[in-house]
Amino acid sequence: MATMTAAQRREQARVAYDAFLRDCPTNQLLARLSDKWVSLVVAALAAHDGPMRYSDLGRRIAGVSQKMLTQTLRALERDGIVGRTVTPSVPVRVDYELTELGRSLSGLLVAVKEWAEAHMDEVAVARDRYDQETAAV
Amino acid sequence: MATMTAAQRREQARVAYDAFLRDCPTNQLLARLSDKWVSLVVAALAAHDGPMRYSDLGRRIAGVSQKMLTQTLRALERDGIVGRTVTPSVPVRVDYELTELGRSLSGLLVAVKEWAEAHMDEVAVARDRYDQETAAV
DNA sequence: CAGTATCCTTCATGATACTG
DNA sequence: CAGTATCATGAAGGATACTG
Repeated sequence: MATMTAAQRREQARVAYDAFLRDCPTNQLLARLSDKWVSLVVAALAAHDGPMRYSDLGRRIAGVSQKMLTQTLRALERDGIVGRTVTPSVPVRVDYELTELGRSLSGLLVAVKEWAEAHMDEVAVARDRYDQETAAV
Repeated sequence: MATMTAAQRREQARVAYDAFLRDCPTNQLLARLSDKWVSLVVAALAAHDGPMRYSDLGRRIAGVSQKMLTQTLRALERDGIVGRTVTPSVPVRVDYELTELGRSLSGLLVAVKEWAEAHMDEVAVARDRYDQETAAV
């Protein structure tokens, strides 16, 4: 190893990183779940009894763009977490709802969201103290 | 305000801290928590009894760069979720551990991480089916 | 209504090098 | 050991316009 060139070390690092990704699909899944829009979409669907329409979700989740909403819903549909039902009326009607798999997840994500809501004050206090101490130095 | 009932005050607090609302501080906090590195750092600290050193964390979390590890730890320290202890020896020793607040959160994030580990197979199957159906069209 | 397509900007991340 | 500093780049995300 001591005779490795920098290029060889870089190559080995790259391969090791790729291997890590390949052998650990769980990390990719965790990265998907660790997404603000995913949390909000799943929480919105969990909070609402029955299916929600595309525009309902857009209205409920203030600040989400059409692009991100569609993108997030597609990813969640692909992962089997939400179901999508198209009613070919005029105009078209599309409903989204959590699947069985999605419901097994939603409680966990909702808990994180509610933790954020419940502990916002404590975090704000901690930030103020940190900023004070940091500025003092 | 003096005529507000406790229920009304709670309701107002709930609305004010609704994570679904844009520009709500809770929304920003949720975005912070919805971070792959945050999940992994908190999970690593939660899994390990007692404090962990910077290099321990770097080794445990494969694929994290120094920059992201430091950045994540600083943010978590600022938010009062992890504590940082410097021992001015030579060489310097720095230990990180979850605070009380951090422990109240860690269980939730660990649950999400374990959900990802437990349901990876189902998600993989769902993806295959989705890709099949999509390609068929 | 429920998207798609495109452009464009900023921001997050990684690689690299340096330090008390 | 535990960082900090700097740079480069790709990708995330928003704005806008269009469509079946």
